[in-house]
Amino acid sequence: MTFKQQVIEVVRKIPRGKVVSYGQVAAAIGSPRGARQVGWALHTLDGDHSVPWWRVINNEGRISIKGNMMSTPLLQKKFLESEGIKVSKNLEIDIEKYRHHFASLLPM
DNA sequence: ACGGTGACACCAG
DNA sequence: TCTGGTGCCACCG
Repeated sequence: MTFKQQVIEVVRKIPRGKVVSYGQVAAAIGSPRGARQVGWALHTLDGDHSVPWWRVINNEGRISIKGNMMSTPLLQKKFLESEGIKVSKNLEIDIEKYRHHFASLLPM
């Protein structure tokens, strides 16, 4: 089980219309300090729509994806809006309003 | 093994 | 707010 595969598993669980931060994904796979690696894992998906990568944003509630402002970041904005998530002109999102909380790994 | 590279997160000023 | 610096760690050559 590679790090990337674990990231994919977690991201697949994000429900439609919800978002999570890179750090949340990292914590969910047991690597609370691995936010940057999550970003790396998603960039390697290279447009794979079988994984809802667009539901992952940074903890500030902003689209953190790199690239030409005319292309990829706006694509993510488009996907999010298609799920009813409001995204401002400057790629900002009210993350606390849409944040999904993964179920705890441990039983209570 | 080693050093450079990042879709991050957090803190100081 | 916004910028810059730091810690972080999987991957690649």
